[in-house]
Amino acid sequence: MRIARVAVERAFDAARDPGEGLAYCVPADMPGVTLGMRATVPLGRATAQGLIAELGGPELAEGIPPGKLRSIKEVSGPALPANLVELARWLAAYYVCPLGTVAATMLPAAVKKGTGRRTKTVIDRAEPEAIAAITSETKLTPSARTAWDALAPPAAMPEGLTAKELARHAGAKTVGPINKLIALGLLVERRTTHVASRAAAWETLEDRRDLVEHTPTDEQRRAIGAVAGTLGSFAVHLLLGVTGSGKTEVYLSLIRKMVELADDGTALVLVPEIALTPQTVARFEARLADLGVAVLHSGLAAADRHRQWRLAAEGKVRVVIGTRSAVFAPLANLKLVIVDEEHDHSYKQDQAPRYNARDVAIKRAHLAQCPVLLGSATPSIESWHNATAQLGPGRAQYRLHKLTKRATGASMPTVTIADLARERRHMKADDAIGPTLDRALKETLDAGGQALLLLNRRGYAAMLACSDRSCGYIHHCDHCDAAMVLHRGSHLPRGTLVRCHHCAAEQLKPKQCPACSKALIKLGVGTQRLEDELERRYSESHGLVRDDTMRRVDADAMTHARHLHAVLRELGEGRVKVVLGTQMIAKGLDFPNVRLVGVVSADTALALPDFRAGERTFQLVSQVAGRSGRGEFPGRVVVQTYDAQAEPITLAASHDYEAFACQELRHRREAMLPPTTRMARLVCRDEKYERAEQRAQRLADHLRGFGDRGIVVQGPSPCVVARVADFHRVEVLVTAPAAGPMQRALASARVAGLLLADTHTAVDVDPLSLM
DNA sequence: CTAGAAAAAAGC
DNA sequence: CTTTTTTCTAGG
Repeated sequence: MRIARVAVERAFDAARDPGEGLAYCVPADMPGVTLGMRATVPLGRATAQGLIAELGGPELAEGIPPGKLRSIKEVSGPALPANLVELARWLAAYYVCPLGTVAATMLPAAVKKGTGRRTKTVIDRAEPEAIAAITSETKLTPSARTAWDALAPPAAMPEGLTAKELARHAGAKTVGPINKLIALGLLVERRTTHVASRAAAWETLEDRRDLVEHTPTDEQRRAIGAVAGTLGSFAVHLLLGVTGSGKTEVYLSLIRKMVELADDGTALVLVPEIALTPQTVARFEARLADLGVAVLHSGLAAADRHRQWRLAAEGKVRVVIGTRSAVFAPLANLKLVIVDEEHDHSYKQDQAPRYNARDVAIKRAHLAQCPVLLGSATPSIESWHNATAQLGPGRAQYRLHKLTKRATGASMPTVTIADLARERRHMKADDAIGPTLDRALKETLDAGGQALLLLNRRGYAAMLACSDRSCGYIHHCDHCDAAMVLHRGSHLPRGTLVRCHHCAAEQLKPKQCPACSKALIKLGVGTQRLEDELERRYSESHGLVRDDTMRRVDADAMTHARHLHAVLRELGEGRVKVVLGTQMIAKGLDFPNVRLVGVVSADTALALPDFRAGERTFQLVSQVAGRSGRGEFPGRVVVQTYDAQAEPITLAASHDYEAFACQELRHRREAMLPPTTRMARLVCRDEKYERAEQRAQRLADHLRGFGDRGIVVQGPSPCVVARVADFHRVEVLVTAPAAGPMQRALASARVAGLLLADTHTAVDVDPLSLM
């Protein structure tokens, strides 16, 4: 008797063995059941879909009363490669998440539903014996005879054509002759399925600048050689390359080298938020077209995503490039994994399983025994630590490679720090652009250059407050413990409204203070307000007009990938002179005429109550600064801040990643924070505060009771945003000296039924955000 | 997570 | 005594 363990797509752990699938019989008459297939199984009174996570004999059903054991109803392919199934089990254990939830995440919804799948009837020639039996003694109508003469010779009939297409191929005007030949048995019909889809938006983006192979610089050659030397075994490489140093060129060369060494090998490339870096994708597509490239990202229509996934699953492409979830691309024979911008927070999923695709990529490379290359101009402190510190036994020491010069020979941009504490005196009360940035912007525009302005805050103003200090009222969301953000509505209701960035609630802007009826004032500048200021100050002198020569790029204005592509195209063509936006504009853009980058406020990220605030600020300033001066003109950067002495800002200004990383790592070590320790964040949620608190307390007690091996438990305490969408949130922070003890502690809480990773408890292992 | 059963609370 | 709401429990 064969037994299968099925990870049903329901968010629950089996009481007996959490993290494993449920046991089912494989019916003796069911053919071709393999690991990694999808199965339909009975579950209670209903049925459920799931992943076959384990196949074996009766030992897999040990301890289950034979009466309870039920049978698989149906299976369907294509099967996931075996090491992806193993990867799923690793995720379930490491991120403390039901295996079924992991299985559900691995497969795109479009693949599960079969979106875009069409059936059509194609025509084949009948078997030779069947034909031989018929032709000699059958009379054909003249038109059918003509058609058959065209189709009968060997190799005269292409495969996979419909009756209509075949008729055209045979020179017939209608499908009549073909149907006649089918009726006679010379041709036979066959039903097939295929996945239809249209071309994705980015495919129309023309960018042929990089079609030519570049001769690698010495630094690039060294990095390529070092990584190529480890092809065929597991190794982690960290590529520290300044912005514009040609990391992509290293990736492309390595994929070529891999293909030379393994003629069936495949490569996986992860990029952050692909819709935002169409330039990178276009480049991979153009340069690796002969290998076949599939692209997987959130901007794809469902049918497109299905088609791209199938291309990978059926071995029709050798390269997959995609965002976070592409780390689960069904590639067999994986020989190389690349994670571009490895520090990027978009690799972390904010729902269960709360995985970090960069870390999953490393594990996947480990299972496939192939090298993985992490690239960044500003590596995460975690990766820097793994590359430079003395690590304990059993931990992979990353190999570090550096690209210190820009590939084009361009120099790094000059960065000026504008101290707002001083500049404020020369600014109007509501203005965000100080004299230094003002001067630089005017000079840049006068000289015909383009500028990017970064302001990491959406909306018009961050909050509404009562004008009377003694009143102190701040307009909060009814359902969350957070201030509502003022937005200027471009859609209904027209006019100004306030919006909660935590629960998406909206209401009209209150006319006056509800507490004391005095006027309300706007606090904090968002991108919409900055847009107003730019138009007010520069439309007459420099022709800045919104939605024309000036474009705003943030989540509100760019609801679809095509909006961003339009802006990028206009920026490339030179129509757009200034782009202002949130961190969306900080990544990957490469436009040679961008000569100025202004960071309107470097303090928004710095002020967050999060131990990574400094790291994030350094990364943001460095990344956005790197957009400047990529062409023949030298780049300038102006960083406005109230904290001009802050190291994240001064070191980003001097382009000194290593100095920043070293001092940051020292702080982290002294404070016992990651990466020198491991952290997990557990959040209990409930409509009733007491219940959330009670659950969190039980969890904390259990973990403290477990606490040998230096496990430190903080809390329970209310979250920074203590209530979201009417749910109270109470958190417990767990710190452990290493991943092993952390895993054991969390596993014990899981077995005790305290960590169900459901609506009430969220488990975040290696959290990136503590909010 | 989901469905159903049991228990508790609210309605008449 | 009924209906509605909440809580508990199993699911292989």
